[in-house]
Amino acid sequence: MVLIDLLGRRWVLRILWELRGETPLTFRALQDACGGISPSVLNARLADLRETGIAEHRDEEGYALTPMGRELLDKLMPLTDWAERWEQALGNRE
Amino acid sequence: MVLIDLLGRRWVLRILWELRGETPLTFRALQDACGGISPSVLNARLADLRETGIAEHRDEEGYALTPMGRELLDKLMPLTDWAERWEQALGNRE
DNA sequence: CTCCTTGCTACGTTTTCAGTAGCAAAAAGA
DNA sequence: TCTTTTTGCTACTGAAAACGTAGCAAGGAG
Repeated sequence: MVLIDLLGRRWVLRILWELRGETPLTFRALQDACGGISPSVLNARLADLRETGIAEHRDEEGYALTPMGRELLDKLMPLTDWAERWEQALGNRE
Repeated sequence: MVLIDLLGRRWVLRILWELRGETPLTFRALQDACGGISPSVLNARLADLRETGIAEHRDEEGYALTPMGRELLDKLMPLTDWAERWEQALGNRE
C-alpha cells in the first residue's frame, strides 16, 4: 500500500523509467528526459525516491537507481509485453 | 509510455488494487475502499480505465476489471514480494 | 576574472483534488 | 401506490499540487 502510494504520485514512474540506463543522469538531464517537468516537482520526487532508498545521488555523476531501485524496475519491465498488446488492442478499436 | 502516463495518475493504481476481488464493486463501495476519494475524481479515473479497456461497468453488478485489466493486475502482483523486502529494509533504517 | 554547468529555491499562475451537497433513475419495502 | 434506499453520478467551493519562468550559490574550466 505504501508502494501504491509512492508509485501513484505523478512523475515517479516516469523518473524510474528514465533512470533505467546504466549511466547516471544530472538533474537537468533528468528534467529534459521527463519532457520538462518543473524543477520543484522533480526535486520533491527525487527526495521521495531517495528517502525510500530507490534512487540516490552520486557525487560527480548524477542521479541513479540504487540496487533496490533497480530490482523494482526489473519487476516493472515485464509490463512492456502486456503494454504492447494493450496498445494494439486499443488501436484496433478507434 | 502511455501506460506510464495512465498508471502515474493519482488513484489509478489504488483503484486497480481495490478491484482485485472476484465480485464487482459499486461506485460507492469503490469510493469507500479507496478511503474516501472524492466522487468527481473517482468518476474521472473510472472513465480513463473504461476508455482504455482496463475496467468496465457491468449492469446490475458494478465495476470490475476486464480480462485485459486482470492480466495487468496479474503482472503487477509479483511486486508484493519486492515491496515486503523493501518495507523491511526501510524499517531497519529509521 | 569570466563563463558555464549543476543542483537546486522562489514565486505567481494554472490545474487538479478534496469535501460536501444533492439530483435523477431504478429498485425495495410498506 | 407511496415512501425510502441505493446507485451513479454532477456541481460547487476551498485547498493542495503542479507548471513555468527566473534566478542564485557553489564548483570547475578557460
